[in-house]
Amino acid sequence: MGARNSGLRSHCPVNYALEIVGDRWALLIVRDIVFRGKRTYGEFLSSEEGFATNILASRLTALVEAEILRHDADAADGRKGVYVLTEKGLDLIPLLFEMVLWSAKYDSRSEARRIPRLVDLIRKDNRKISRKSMEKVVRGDAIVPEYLS
Amino acid sequence: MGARNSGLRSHCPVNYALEIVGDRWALLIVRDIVFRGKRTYGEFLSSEEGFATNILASRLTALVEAEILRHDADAADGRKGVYVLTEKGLDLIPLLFEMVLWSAKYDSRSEARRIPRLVDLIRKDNRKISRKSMEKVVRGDAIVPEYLS
DNA sequence: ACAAATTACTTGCAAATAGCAAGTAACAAA
DNA sequence: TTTGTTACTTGCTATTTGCAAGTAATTTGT
Repeated sequence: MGARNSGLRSHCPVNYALEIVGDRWALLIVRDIVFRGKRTYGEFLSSEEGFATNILASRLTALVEAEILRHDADAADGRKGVYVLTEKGLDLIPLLFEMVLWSAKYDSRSEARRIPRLVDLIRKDNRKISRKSMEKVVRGDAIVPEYLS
Repeated sequence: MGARNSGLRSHCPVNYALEIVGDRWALLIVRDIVFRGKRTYGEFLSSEEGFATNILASRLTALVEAEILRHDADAADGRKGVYVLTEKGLDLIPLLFEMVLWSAKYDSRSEARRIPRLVDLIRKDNRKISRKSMEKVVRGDAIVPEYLS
């Protein structure tokens, strides 16, 4: 697969993941795409955690360099660019789902409680619901709304 | 469960996990305990990624405050303290395992290739092998050696 | 056609964090 | 009772974070 694999502290698999997505922001961008169907710089900026503009920009380019995102032009509007998950990015979905499970258990105010059916599906078979979710995301859909009922 | 749940940017489950373990070091400590059976400050210090002493100390106290670790005294040696995973910490194992899967796929030099049987077991049923691993870790054993054959 | 918005950034600077090197305090071993 | 070991802390510098402001390339409204 792809590009430069060096400058790493080690090739321990846990460390590899940490070096690429181990900070407070990177996976929030992936979450915004997966759970909420966001795709543009402006949409990410509006997230409730409050990205600073420079940090959002630097994380987006880092994720593109890491081949987790692709940056396409918007055909209809020359100002906008669209950030899309690559396969490597989509493959982070099972990881996000495990984070949801863990937080649902330990954060007493977790918003995971608003999507109990999804949480249950993850618990029963993360792999299966992840595959289904990847298909939705590829179509550009958000996965949360379906489970908010 | 437990303590203070505020000062968070949000109660999004992805964000909650990121605020607690979303940096380059915290999960390396958990990894050292789970995969390699480490438990003391000195053992963590010897990790190949190279903790700075102050950073290791600050992360250890943060993990204790987050109730992921417990810090017990060593009965046999008054200088040493032993860091042990709580239930909340043990419940990070499925997350670590998903990281292993992802890195195994995308890091061409991943050391995950040295434990293909474990990687396969995670792929087939993360929940099941996680439960089994938690039991081993509770006994104080490392989980990797068994799969190095 | 032209002025006003909108979008996606960049730049400058202060504050916080990371990380190296050098201590130090409490115990244990010889 | 000196010497070594363990688990830290402290001081200092370098990097990163994050706010506020600016800007360039469109697009929209009139």
